[in-house]
Amino acid sequence: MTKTRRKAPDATRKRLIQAAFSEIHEKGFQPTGLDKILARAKLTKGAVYHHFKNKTDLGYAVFDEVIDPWVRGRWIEPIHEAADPLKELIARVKAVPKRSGKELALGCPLNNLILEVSGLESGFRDRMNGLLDAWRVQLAADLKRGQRDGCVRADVRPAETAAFVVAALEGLVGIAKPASDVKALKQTVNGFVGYLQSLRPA
Amino acid sequence: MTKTRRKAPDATRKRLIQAAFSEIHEKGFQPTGLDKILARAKLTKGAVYHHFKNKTDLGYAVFDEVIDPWVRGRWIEPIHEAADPLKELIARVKAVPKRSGKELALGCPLNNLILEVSGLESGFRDRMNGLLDAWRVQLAADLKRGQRDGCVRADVRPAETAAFVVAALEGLVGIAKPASDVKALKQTVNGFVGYLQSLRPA
DNA sequence: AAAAATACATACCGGTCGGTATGTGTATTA
DNA sequence: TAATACACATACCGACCGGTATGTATTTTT
Repeated sequence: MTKTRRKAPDATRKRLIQAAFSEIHEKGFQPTGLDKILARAKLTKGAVYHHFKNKTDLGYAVFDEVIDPWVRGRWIEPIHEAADPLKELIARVKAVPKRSGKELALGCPLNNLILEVSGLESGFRDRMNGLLDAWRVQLAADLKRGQRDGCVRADVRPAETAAFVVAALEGLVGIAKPASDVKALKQTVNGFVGYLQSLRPA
Repeated sequence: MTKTRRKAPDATRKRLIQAAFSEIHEKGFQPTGLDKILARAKLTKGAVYHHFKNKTDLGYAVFDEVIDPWVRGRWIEPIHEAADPLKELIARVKAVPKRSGKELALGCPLNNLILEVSGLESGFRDRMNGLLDAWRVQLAADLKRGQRDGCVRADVRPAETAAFVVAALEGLVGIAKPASDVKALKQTVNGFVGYLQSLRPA
């Protein structure tokens, strides 16, 4: 039987990635020490350097296997699967201020990473650009579909609008990070929703 | 004569702050070591700990004396002083993709700092919230003024719109950081400009 | 001019960092 | 079942970090 399991290498690898994600989400990639990740995962350095080349390689895995699906599952796929993409988008934007204070303070892991490590090397940059591009492309396609279905104004430019919406969304969750009171956040969301509703046909 | 100068404490202090700003702007607050700042300023640790309590205190000075005026001078005051605030805002948004690649990659120092250290302690958070609030208040007032002058639609809600614009702007410069090609950035800007122009009276 | 305060420079410390070398138990292969 | 490859744990390293203690030249005060 070649199917018997080893110690559990896959599970260990996922434990590492998940622990790294949590730490990175809280403190950022660079300030997060391997020791903190290992303490959370209850493993030692041997595990890290068996499964990954180095800390950066672990960071790549965190992006590919957690952050990327995280963003897609929250912001790309639900809008794509919705009959009315604009309605789904508005609903999700409205839901942002309802998050817990801790969740708001943590922010979007993609946005955090962009602002932190985009200046370092190309490994992260390429990944982030790829995800952002996929996001824009998908949203543009969904807006176009909305136009065909009559729930998005015909004179809306899908690509430009999609790109702007993505940027505004990252700006929104970024602004939310330091906001101690939700008032400013709610105002921002209202402004955002107002814009999105202006994309509706008259 | 009590006016004769000492070694030049004020100039030294400014050298420190300016060097710290440059390093922080490039690599962020936490990853920036005091040694790098001191090498750039051609000073030693004695200078830092004479003028500042610690690294965080130096960071506060960087925010108060460089970043805060930087944002106000670039995005708050020019719009406030313009006869047509919306026109000035649009012009400045359009100018973003014309920046140098290096400048784009560095991003907005305020936005960088928000995403990095808003989760740490209240010192930075309070400063950033204060600046963001001042920004929103001023822009809202300028939009209101635009409404009185007839260059902004009457049904625009100034406070909400201002808050959204601020967030979208931070999102824009954030998105620009990893962008290797300017195409996506230009699309984002076009979408942004389209939104701003929709605030014009019909 | 002597004394005191200021404005730094130099040397050093404990702690933490990413990374490596090596040891060892476990699972797979032969 | 013996040999081998795998999946970690342990111990350790040099580099760097923020911070401190102290020395000293320069101003300012008296």
